Amino acid sequence: MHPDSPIEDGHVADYSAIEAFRAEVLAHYADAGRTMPWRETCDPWRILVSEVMLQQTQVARVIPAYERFLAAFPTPDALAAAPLEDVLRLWQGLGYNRRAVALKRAAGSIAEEHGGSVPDSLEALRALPGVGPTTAAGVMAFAFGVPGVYIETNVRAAFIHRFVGDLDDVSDREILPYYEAALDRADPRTWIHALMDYGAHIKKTVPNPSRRSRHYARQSAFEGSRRQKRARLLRAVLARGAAVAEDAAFDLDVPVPEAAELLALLAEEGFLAEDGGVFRVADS
DNA sequence: GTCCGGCTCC
DNA sequence: GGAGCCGGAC
Repeated sequence: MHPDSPIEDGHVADYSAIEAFRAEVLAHYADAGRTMPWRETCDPWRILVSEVMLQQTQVARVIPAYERFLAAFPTPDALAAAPLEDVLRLWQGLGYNRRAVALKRAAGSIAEEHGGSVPDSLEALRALPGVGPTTAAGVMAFAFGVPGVYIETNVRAAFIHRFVGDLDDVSDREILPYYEAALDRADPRTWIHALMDYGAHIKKTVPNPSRRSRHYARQSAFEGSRRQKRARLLRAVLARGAAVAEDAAFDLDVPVPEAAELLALLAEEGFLAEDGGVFRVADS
């Protein structure tokens, strides 16, 4: 732990350091807070869509996708009723297509089990496919004004930079006392927005402190990877409407058995449906 | 080539 | 707890 840590044994020992941190974060927010479309709304559906899109995807790339996606699917019912093919088309450019499949399933669950309204409890949100602890906490805070543990990359950067010193391999458990001490329980939405903007700003002034998080995972190379082939294959099927293994092999320039394996894998994961060797985007 | 980023399934 | 999942900027 940092020698000047305001936390001892998991409790706040120095409120003034936390207060100074809060003041700095809020001053930065007042001066240079970022505008984002999902910060203009408290609609839980729009918040949920933004949080899912922001998983592993940067703000600049989410903004246009967010606008076109919500224009097409303004409610959970609209997404639940839409063909998966349309959903995946609108997802292109964001990456990690399985998020789109999960979000459509989540919309179905919201329609069926929650009367079409995004649930307002952490537990019910967490039960939705593609919604983990952070996304659920984000919806609770940003849509419903309920404070919770929302520790993502910018938040990690802010606390590691400010309170952890030069240590590596920092766990979220270590950050949590600072997070809890600094959290504005009356207005978590504004506070967390400010905190994220501060973290994002910090990353521009020092090497990304999030890389010192235990939870930071460096990606393997994308070029030539299975991820790349899967993505290209899904695009090819969307373009063709239907494909057999030989089509896929041609589109990807891979051997037919590999193309067949990739098609089967996408089918298993709910992207595609097979009928006698012909693969199309799944019905739902 | 390097960088950035949460959830799911094992 | 570790592996797998995308794409565009640079």
